Amino acid sequence: MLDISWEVPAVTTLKRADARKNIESIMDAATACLARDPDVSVADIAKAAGVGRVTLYGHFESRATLVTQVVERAIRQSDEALGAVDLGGDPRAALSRILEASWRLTQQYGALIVAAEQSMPHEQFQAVHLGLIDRWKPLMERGRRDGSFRDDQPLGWQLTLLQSVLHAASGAVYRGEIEAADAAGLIDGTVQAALTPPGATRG
Amino acid sequence: MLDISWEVPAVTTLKRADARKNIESIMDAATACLARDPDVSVADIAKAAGVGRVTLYGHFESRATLVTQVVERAIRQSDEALGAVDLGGDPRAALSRILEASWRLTQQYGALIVAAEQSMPHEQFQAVHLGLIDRWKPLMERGRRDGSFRDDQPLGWQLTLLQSVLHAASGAVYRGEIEAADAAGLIDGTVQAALTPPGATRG
DNA sequence: CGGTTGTCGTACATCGGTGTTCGAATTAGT
DNA sequence: ACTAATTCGAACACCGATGTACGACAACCG
Repeated sequence: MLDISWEVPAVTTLKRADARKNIESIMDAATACLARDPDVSVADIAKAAGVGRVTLYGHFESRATLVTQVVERAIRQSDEALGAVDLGGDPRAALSRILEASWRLTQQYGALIVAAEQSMPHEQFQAVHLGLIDRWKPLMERGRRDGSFRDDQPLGWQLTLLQSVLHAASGAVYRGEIEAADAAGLIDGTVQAALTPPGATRG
Repeated sequence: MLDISWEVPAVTTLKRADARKNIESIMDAATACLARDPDVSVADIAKAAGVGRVTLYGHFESRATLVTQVVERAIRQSDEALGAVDLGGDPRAALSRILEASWRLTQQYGALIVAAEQSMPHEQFQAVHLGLIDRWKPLMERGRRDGSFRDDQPLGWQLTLLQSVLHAASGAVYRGEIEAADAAGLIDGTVQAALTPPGATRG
């Protein structure tokens, strides 16, 4: 009979309180830093978290795993936020609602998606990215069917365009070209116009 | 009386034939490489040009100067191409024309602008960039005045949006989401819609 | 044909970023 | 108050990219 002589390492990954607090700080700082510059160094992230670089490596195996975990948390929260949006009723009104929610997420996470693209395995990134886009699809398809949105362009192009407008607004705010308070209105006005079917009149 | 004993170095920077050819190759290769990946290494550029890395450094002081020269040439050619576009007549038709010219440039130069942003002094980049944008301004202002384009959004936002749509199309083609042949039509259809004044009907 | 001009490969110094090791000091938890 | 966990800085090895130095070789041009 085999004698299992080693202790099964406690399944509960309960670290000490300060360790957990530091992990939290690191994740938050990494999110903020990567949202601004997807190539930010580990040293800068550690500094922003108010923690030593070595401590950071004590909690995260490598830069890649840190980025991956940060991205996964952001994706989770984004998916949750988008899932909470009411997509029923008038498609144009629903579009406004999901645009506003997406704008908040874009402001929060900014260039994080670029970091994700570079640090995560291509497949995995594609998967989570497509998962987020799927939050838009039902609304877009319904609006195209009932004539609220134009359907003379590929759906994929329209989805790409949506992201592009959000990203453009983020950059414009960052560069000070527009006020953050005005951004939501500009985004909505622009996207609604771009999706209006040819021949229709837009209020 | 001073005796100028040294030869005035020939003002004509006439290098040898093969040297000039190599410089050309390097500039072309650098343009193509940087258009795809703004962070491409000097070694890769040299390889793409069919030339040794050392040879490259013989002609360009540093990576930065190479990028700067490539960017300056691209800017010159872009400015020329945009300047040749007829901006008269119906603003919407003129918009279609300048959009098509800009799309060709975007395809050609792609991410070169990102490399420029990283490698050039901020002021200089801003200057050339604004110079290019100014090619659009007169048309946009005229169209806003005569009611062809909506003027309920800041002009700066609309210009940002234009670039954003071009960039999005470039990415979509690169990722295979849309056919290059269809891109021009999608861009025009999208931008025209986005610029249509509220309450107006678009053909 | 011969000297000048370029080219090329290799090797080297340097720089910045990543990831590791160590030991000393500190702090949480009991 | 005692132990174990955690932090921290400094130092190190490593990697990839930039930029330089040298010397052999090839090609242009007169």
